[in-house]
Amino acid sequence: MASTASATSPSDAGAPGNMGDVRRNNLALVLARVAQSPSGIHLTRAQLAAATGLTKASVSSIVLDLLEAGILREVGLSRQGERGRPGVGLELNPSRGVMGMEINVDYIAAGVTSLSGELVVKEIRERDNRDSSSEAVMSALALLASGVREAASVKGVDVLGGGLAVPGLVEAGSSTVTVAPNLGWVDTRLDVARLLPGVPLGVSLFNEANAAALAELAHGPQRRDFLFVSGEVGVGGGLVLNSELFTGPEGNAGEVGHIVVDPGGVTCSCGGTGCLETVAGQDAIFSAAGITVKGRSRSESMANLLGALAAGSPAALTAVQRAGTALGVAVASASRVVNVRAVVLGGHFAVLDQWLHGPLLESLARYAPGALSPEHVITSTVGEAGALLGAAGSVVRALVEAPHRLQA
Amino acid sequence: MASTASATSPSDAGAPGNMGDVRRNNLALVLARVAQSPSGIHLTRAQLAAATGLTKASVSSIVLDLLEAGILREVGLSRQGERGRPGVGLELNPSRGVMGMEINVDYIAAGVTSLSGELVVKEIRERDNRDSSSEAVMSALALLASGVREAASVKGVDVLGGGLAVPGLVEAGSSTVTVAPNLGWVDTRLDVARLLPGVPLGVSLFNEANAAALAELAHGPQRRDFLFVSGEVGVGGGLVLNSELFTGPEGNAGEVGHIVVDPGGVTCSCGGTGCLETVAGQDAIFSAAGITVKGRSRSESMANLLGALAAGSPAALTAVQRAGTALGVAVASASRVVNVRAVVLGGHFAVLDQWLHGPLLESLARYAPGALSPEHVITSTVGEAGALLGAAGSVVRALVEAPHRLQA
DNA sequence: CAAGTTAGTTTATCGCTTGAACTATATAAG
DNA sequence: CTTATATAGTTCAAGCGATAAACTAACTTG
Repeated sequence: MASTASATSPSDAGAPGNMGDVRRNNLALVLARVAQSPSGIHLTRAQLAAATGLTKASVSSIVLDLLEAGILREVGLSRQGERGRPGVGLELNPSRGVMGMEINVDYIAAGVTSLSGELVVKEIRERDNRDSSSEAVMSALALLASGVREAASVKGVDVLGGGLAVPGLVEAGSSTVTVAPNLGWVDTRLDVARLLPGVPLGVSLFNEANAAALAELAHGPQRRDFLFVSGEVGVGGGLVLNSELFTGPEGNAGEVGHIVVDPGGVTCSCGGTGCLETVAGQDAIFSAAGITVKGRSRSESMANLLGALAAGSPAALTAVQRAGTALGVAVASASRVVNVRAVVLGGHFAVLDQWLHGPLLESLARYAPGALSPEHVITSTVGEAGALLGAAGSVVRALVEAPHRLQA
Repeated sequence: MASTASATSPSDAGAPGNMGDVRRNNLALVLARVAQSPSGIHLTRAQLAAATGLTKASVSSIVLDLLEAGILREVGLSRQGERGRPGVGLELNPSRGVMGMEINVDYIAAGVTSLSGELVVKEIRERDNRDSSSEAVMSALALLASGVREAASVKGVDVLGGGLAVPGLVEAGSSTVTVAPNLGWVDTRLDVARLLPGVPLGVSLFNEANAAALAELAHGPQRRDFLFVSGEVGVGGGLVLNSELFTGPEGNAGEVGHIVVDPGGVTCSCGGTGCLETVAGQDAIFSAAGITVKGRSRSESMANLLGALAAGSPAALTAVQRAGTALGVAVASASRVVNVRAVVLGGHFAVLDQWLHGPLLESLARYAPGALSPEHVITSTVGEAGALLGAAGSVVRALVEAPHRLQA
């Protein structure tokens, strides 16, 4: 139910620790190996035994449980032309999946991925959510989710659980949005369970930037540690450490948008002064570039900005350059605090990369030389609706780490 | 051997997971309860069973192991005057201890604490370590440690292991000091094992500020999450999250000293620009206050500064005020990145607190309003040589979390 | 001194991993 | 076609650790 916690913890801390824990641990160990093997390559029981260090007997017993729970599936023989009895390949059951959902300022979206991560169905519905109550938005999303679930079912994929990403601070345990400035929500409890009635794994709630970071972790190049910086209306962030989302003691670590980059700067929507967001947020860039936002959609304004940049508008170029420099300061500071190895740029930072990249690297070299090499500053590969993929992937991951939740 | 890792992990990740793990887990669970009970109050087997959720039979068996390993000791009856058979109190064996050691710019120190944390012996030897090779310093420390170990032995305390704190970046696994600017060490491998020949738990290496943070965790007011900011020649930091030292993927998270607080500022010793250390480090404060450092010891210069402040010197007051403001900016940024609940000031920041506190709070309110309430900005209670206590405490903690390391 | 109450130990049972023996299924050689 | 060899997967006795219930120990109350 709850979204991912701060640290790795196979058996919950302070728990009595009977020998059922050993089973759960090994169940997860075996399943993790299957899940992390590249699709198309199907490990056998014997290979799993060798890889995990468990005996063949234990692996057989564990695999049996996972097959009965419907998490794994046997697929044809693994090998032929060689001596000896061929093994039976194993894979994540492709007829089971999870749903990723997203509520954003101007759209809602839902999609289903199989346990192995392939997108089966996806639907985005444009909708201005600024003027709606959370109930109205949730109703619209429930309808959309129901349709997508039906479509997945037609394709033979059963939905086990879901994840919802929203652009705001989130209290994972209680499914509450503490504050979502761009939606106008404050301390809003969302009845996430109604989005997917009856699913065994429930529905978890995620911060949008965190979910996007998780998508980058799952679908991007192999990195175990990075800071994901997402440029949307605000500037969000997700911190991935040791392949885990790091949310901090109160659940909202990685909020890069409010690092101080200019002590003499202007006041931010958060009440602070000189925050990154006041220089590198969308509104800040548009306004500095002299682009009118009023009465236009965000994508129109962004198209305008890109046009101005291509045309060589000095105001636009300066605005983006300033954003890049500020981003460099923020990343420099953040890298000192958490000592992270790489930075991934998403949202409008990815779109503006060709203008942003240079100033960002220069700034980084100036404020934290040696802390981060240039090749570790990259743009996100997961495109729009990455938050959706990340939320879904995170639910899968939680299942892989605790498969016993799905046992009879 | 290695110093504390990033996250909680009772059984190592990816481990096969036999049922010996259950034993190790429960061994640690029981021991942790004994260790965290206030001294003077001795829990019985029955109370431990109730507290941990284990059965009395299991607790008895576990306690037997811990007694045989010499980690616990039975102490007189727990209670009298009440009905029923009185239980037997249990406590950490007071005749077992660990040694904390410290190498700093102008002294070396060693001390032994019992497992329950009481300081048994402590010796500080003044020594200018700037002009010595690491071998020479280590030899001097080995001598000091040997004497202190002997003194502890005379008092009936046997040393099981040790921890060494140094003012520099540290690579825990390989006992290597990556860089210690104020000692002039670069990529220096220390033969820490020779400091305490033959001890079963070995000797671990720590960063000084990290060790001081751990001391604050163990001996300060009860807090699970805080950022410790240590003002020494440089400005160091230690990040404690969920009662664990958080060192980050490369082992040097929490380096608050190099957060950017003034993008237009001066160049730092780290090569960056406008780092906190360039405004709030000792040298920066002395120089801004117009206090000469050349040819004087650091404590003399600090005494001078305190005199100037008491006398109302405008230069001194302004210098400290500027440091406080910069500290506020850094803490504001750091609190966004890791979302920490409290800040503890140590080193010269604790000494200068009465002049520093106001400007720091003002600055914090300006740059990150609401992120940290004023009562959560406190000064460290552990005085000088806190790093020593922290290093020792951390070794004890590692033992409590994995007592099986001491079993036959 | 018997009854009541709490502490700690003993004993049978259960669950899970292990290692060895065993069965199953393929290729290679004669 | 039969036999040897190699590898995959299952079966089974053994061991270990937790559990629950029965039992012994030690103290207070009446």
